[in-house]
Amino acid sequence: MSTDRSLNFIEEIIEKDLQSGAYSQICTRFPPEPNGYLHIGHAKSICLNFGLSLKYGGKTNLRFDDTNPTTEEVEYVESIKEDIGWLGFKWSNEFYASDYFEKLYEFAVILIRKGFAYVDDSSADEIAEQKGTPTKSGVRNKYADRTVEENLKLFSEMREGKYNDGEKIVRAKIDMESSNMLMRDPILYRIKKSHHHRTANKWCIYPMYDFAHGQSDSIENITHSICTLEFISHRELYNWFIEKLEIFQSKQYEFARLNLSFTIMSKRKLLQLVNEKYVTGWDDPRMPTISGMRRRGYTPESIRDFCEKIGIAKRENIIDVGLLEFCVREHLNKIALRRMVVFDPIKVVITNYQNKTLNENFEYLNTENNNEDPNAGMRKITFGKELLIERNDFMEFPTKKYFRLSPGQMVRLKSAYIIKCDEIIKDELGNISELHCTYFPESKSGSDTSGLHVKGTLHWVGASNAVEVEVREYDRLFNVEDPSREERDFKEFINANSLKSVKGFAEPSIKNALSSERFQFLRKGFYCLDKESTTENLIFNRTVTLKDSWAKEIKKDK
RNA sequence: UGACCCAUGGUGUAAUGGUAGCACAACAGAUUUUGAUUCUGUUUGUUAAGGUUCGAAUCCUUAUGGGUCAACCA
Repeated sequence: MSTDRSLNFIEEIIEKDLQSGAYSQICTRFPPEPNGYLHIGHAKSICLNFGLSLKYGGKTNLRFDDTNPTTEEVEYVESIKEDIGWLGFKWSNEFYASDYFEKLYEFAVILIRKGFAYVDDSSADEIAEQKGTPTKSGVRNKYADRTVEENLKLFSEMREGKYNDGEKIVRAKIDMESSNMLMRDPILYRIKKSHHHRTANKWCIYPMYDFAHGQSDSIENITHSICTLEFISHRELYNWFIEKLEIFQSKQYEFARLNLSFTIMSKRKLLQLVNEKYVTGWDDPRMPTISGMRRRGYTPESIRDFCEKIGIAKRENIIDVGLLEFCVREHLNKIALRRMVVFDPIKVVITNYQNKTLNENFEYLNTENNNEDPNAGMRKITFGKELLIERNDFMEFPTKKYFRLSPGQMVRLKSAYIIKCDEIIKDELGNISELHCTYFPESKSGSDTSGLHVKGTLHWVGASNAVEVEVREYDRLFNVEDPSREERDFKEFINANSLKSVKGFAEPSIKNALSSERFQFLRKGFYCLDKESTTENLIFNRTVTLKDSWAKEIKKDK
């Protein structure tokens, strides 16, 4: 039953429940409201809920919490289903809180009959006023004295559409003096004459979250209803409804939601970024949404691994986004196909090169697709007289620890030959325009008999057949670690340089890239094809850079 | 001026009255035809004060700090 990892507090509860025989099988649920796209925080909840039923042999339902028709849309329902599936989970049942509207209506009638609920004509302001504050008791108004018959009649009329939005509500009759504000006669039903994405115009009254969620759990025989910390105070109400209604006793447990450094997790704020065009959409690769991360090149495996690593507890937390990047690098390193792409090129002319056998200025060389995975096979690359290397892989006046190319020095060109820099050619302005080098024919990769040893190995492409591609480099969306914690509006902290589009010169094999493939551009990072890519204009997203200890070294010296 | 939840290295998370461990980060070194990967090692922690106990991160009390609660949102 247990794994190598120690149990989190919810697993402990479940194991106790299973051992005591409280349940023979567990049932969890993932209950998104279809009013936005899923983000990495939801992934934590998804992995938890589905992971639990997988681990202990149970069920997990997908239930859309669609009790507020004004914010919910079918588009969101579809995206949520796609994202959960992509993450690798299968739900036992697809349910909707709106499936239970009739049943929920009956529950309200039962409470009214038992004298536990009443219809209130007060305005929103009046109700807020009467509710008191956390330190001051609330007061009950005269409507609480209505008879059961009157309440039943009014509730029925509410359903029939006799009243307009805000004119009447149904409240539970609990305790206006409770230190828990939610117990001060909470609202059960409100009138909303708006179109619902599933029930259309059938209803004009809709249950509130508290009156829908627990009962929906109960109807589905959910054994462990897992939610985030801010619902702790709702638990008392959750249990009250179940007790008064005498229905299956689901139990609520709360864990701390995920916070990620340099990003925001609020659906409301993410929606704002989309609506106000700070990003191109919910699936913008800079977004912490599942769809954004998918487009960026994250794999389901890496996200699941991340969710496993961060753990489940009740303490407020802010996870270093570096951990997420570690997880995706770890997975991509195993599966990504290696390719060579030069971003800021400088031309290298191999002055002594000529292919003797073919009497040509180029030759084919073999290189591995993935040095971490022999099964990935080999591919051909073209070496020739004119090559392109990265401008910052050359230094006219090298620093001590620099072991790339510099005048008189040698480097290995990956999977090709060792070259030596003989001459720097500059233009009128003094900029380096090309490098004249000689190569050592006997230093060919795989059959090196030169006896030469070099410290540096560079990536390169043939100048004549390099393929120009567009590469989108992403950086964090925010400049501060915790944007939502700041006093000022979160949008003031948006990183203006979160997207940089650059040109790259890729080896010819890049033309065969598939959108399902992941790539490592050697010594650069991990990339994947963007959905906007075409055969004429290849567009790559940078998922994440490679770790770069040289960049760190340079920084240290400054 | 209330109720509730929480407190372990820089960040997360274990240890369930008996050796404070793991991951990321950081640092140092080895290997390397990717300054990547891999490998080895190092640094850093129980919020505080009392109490219970042979023994406390763990139980109790108080304090301190952080979070949540006054939507006809979920």
